[in-house]
Amino acid sequence: MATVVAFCRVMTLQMKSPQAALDYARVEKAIHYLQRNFLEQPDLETLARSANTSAYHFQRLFSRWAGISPKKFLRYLTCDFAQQRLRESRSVLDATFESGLSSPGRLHDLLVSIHAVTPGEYKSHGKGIEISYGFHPTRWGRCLLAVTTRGICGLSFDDGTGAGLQELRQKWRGAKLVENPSVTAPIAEKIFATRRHGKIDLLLMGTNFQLKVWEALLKIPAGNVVSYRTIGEWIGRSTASRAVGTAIGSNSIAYLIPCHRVIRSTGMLGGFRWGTARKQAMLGCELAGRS
DNA sequence: AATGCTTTATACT
DNA sequence: AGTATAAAGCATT
Repeated sequence: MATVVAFCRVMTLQMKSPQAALDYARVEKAIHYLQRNFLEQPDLETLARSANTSAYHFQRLFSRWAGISPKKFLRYLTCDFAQQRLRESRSVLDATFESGLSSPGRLHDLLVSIHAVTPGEYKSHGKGIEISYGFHPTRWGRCLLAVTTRGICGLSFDDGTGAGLQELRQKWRGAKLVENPSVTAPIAEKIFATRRHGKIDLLLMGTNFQLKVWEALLKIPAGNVVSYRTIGEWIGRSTASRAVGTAIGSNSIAYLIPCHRVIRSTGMLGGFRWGTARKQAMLGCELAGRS
């Protein structure tokens, strides 16, 4: 019991710590290297070199960031393991949510509730809406957070390239955007720094189909994965898996709308708007968290 | 008409 | 059996 408490405290500190954010860039490097060379099953030494550190330091760095060793972490990302988890998740989630998804009462249980822009706002790309945005460090790298009085309307990771802001401007080209980190900082803190973040509102702009898909994503608890096809089944479009893929790809609220929990039915992880390495990183951590 | 964070079906090692 | 290639399928731009 005491160890559990201690562990939770460590986790909280770890997520809050700016160190985790700094660590990510190097962890990502190693993951990239792994994607290119997984055939050779690189050992710790090789992996460490790819992140420009010694084996000893890399082990420490990685464990500090992920909470488990690199070796263990990688086990969660194999095809076999992912396929197995895919099956497990489906058997649990189908039973729990399949009927609930069509019932309107279902949303109340969620921490995250979604609101859609009005048809007029959709047409005008957000005319009359004021958006505050800011950049903040997280354990997945720097994020761009965009909020309105009606909820969060954007959350992305752009590794400092500026692509995120460009996309935000494009998507909400009718809205008024103001950089205001003092508004977004406490919200970013709330999202990433604590385990349970209470109620969070999202303001979404998308087609009916996209809205349905994004809503379905909210039903996947952390530590679970489902296939693109399964999402299609949930929204009554079992054969539209590819369209589901593109819809998920246009989700502009990373992490909170957990599009990283959708993978290919083969157990391959599939694509990710913010980089496949980041998808692996998020999944690895979540899958490690409950098993 | 082309394009994608897919999935199956089929044809080959 | 496992892997490469084709074809099917579907919302969006």
